[in-house]
Amino acid sequence: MADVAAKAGVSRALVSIIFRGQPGASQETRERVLRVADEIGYRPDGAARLLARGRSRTLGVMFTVHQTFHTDLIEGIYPEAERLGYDVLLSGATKGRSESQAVEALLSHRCEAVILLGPDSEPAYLDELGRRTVAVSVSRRVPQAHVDFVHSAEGKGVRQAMEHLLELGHRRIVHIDGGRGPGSSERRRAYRAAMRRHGLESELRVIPGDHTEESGIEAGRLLLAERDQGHPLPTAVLAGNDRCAWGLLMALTRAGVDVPRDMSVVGYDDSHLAHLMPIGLTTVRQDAILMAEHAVRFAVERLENDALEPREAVLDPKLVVRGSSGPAPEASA
Amino acid sequence: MADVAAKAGVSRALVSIIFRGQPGASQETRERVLRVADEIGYRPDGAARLLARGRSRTLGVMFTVHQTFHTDLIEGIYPEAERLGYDVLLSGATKGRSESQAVEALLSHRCEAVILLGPDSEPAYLDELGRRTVAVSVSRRVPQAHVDFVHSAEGKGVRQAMEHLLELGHRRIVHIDGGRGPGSSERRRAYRAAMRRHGLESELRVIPGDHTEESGIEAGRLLLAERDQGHPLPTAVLAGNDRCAWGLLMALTRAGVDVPRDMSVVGYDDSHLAHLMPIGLTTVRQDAILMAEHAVRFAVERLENDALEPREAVLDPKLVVRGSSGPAPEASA
DNA sequence: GTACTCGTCTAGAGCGCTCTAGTAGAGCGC
DNA sequence: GCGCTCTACTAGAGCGCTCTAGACGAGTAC
Repeated sequence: MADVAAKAGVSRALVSIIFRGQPGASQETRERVLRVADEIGYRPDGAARLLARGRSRTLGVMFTVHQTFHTDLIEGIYPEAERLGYDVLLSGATKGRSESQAVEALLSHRCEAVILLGPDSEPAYLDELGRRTVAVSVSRRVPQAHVDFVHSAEGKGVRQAMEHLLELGHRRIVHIDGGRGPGSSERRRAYRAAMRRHGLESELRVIPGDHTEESGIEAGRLLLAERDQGHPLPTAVLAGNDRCAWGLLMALTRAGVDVPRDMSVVGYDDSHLAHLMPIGLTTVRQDAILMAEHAVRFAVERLENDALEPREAVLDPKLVVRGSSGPAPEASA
Repeated sequence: MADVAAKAGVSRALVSIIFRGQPGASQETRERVLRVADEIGYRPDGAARLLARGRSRTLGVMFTVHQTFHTDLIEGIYPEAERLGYDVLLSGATKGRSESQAVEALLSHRCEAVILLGPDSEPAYLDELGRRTVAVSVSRRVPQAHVDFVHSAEGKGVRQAMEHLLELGHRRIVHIDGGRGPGSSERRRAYRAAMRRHGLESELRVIPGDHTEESGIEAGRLLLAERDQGHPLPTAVLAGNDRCAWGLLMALTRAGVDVPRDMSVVGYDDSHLAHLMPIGLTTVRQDAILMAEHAVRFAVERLENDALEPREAVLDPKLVVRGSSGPAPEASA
């Protein structure tokens, strides 16, 4: 920078002004400085800039590498952050890399806030994190923690899905739950409530699972094994999320069970996966773009006004009916 | 830091030494300083450290958000980088965010090197990037550019796949190519060569595609439409990658075509997707972990010895036979 | 005793920027 | 000619660390 200033015959301060695109330099000087900088191959140093500025204007995003819905969310985070003048840094949690490691990496790179996509850490850790910095949790409710929270109204979503199945004449509706996955407990609760409300308490059944394809495959195997022992298949399954629904669909297709003729399957998320199934997946749409935008805005607003208390945004999910759901076999028989 | 030093009754320099875990402080003082720091809630500032140190020991990774093979690679990058004492920062390219934007973000956060997963930028840009900093390209060969290159021997992989299909009696083998996708031209060439070598020039056919599920679905539709007009289906398809194979499988299943009875499908990558198909996908395995490790090592080695010229690593791919390939219909008929 | 070394610790420069306060000079009204 | 404002620019402190050079005392060798 000093070299540029010297060669262009101006002060370092002016070079700084020009590189920040601030007013206070004549057009003429501006061009000259930029030209000289280009010749020398000068590019401003981020770390020094950060240090001097005191602010990084960078948001960190923690996500789980293989979670497809997260990549949908990330697609929404970038443009909104850019619009608000923030940079985005990603840090993935993987099998060998815990969420807290991923978060610490972001923090040590001076992210001013962290957006956590479906975090699975201890509430105590999240609370501490939320007090140390600005944190936003997407999908995962953390009751007592000092973090913003963006999610969709899981209950409403499940209710719509259940109404849909019930209208199609389904009674034996099983739920594969999402285990400790974000939103799972709410979905599970809503499923139970819906079954009870319709007097189907005796049919109520929750198969433990999680938010992966494997758990869908697993549940499929279980159901098929039961069928082979003479128990009837459920006529419909409400899966914990799209990936789980997908795994289930795979297992069923493999075994020659026709969806939706023999069984209806409903997912949750409407991730881009949902379009890519042999039959389109009927699923509850969470608007990833909208959720991402809310998360970014929460973070930025709280960054810009630290008196703000953490808030909660609840978005309305919407059932999307595609090919994987149809009339119940008994009803049509 | 000054506060910690004052409260612990030592100099700032000593606090620095202790926080870097360097020798030169007594056990006693060390404990006292750490305790005080903890009380105050002090954590070292990354930007300042970076600035003073001159090195960030951080690797940047540019990837494409929805590319599943990339997430497999990322899983391998983290542990290897950690082993070598480097941090990792991720930056995704999406529809609205170009590769160069993603890379610039990494650079401005002081990454010392960038690892590009299947980059699709202009060779000229990559070359310039490779001269400006240490760059490693994974999967995408960039002939003249000053970058390291890690890939698997596409030719060998395709050859294995073709031998496998030919042994099963297939003759009408179509290739859906990966368009401009990384490795595509090599795979296409190897497919053509294999067909010619076996005197199947007349059956040679390449359907243009890319590395997404959509292109597989698209190709499937095309083939099915042709069948409906009286043209026979190919007996086997070699897809550009797993995602494409998956899309094709979806389209076929939907239309009632039985894989592998009516048609065999072979993918490429052996991403974690491959296990999750109704029938396991026969595919060419690229060892993501190994590729990731090579990429990280290339970057680090060149960072630590800048006299090093860019190198190339070629890994051997390996055909994995699963359920999506079987004897050719004609052969069994 | 002197001359070493060794372990522990400190002073202070410097990393490459930003930002506040301020200067110099031009233009303008009266 | 005076004071005023406005534009274009500069000096220099400071961001929070690291790192070099060196101080200080205790131990060891002769």
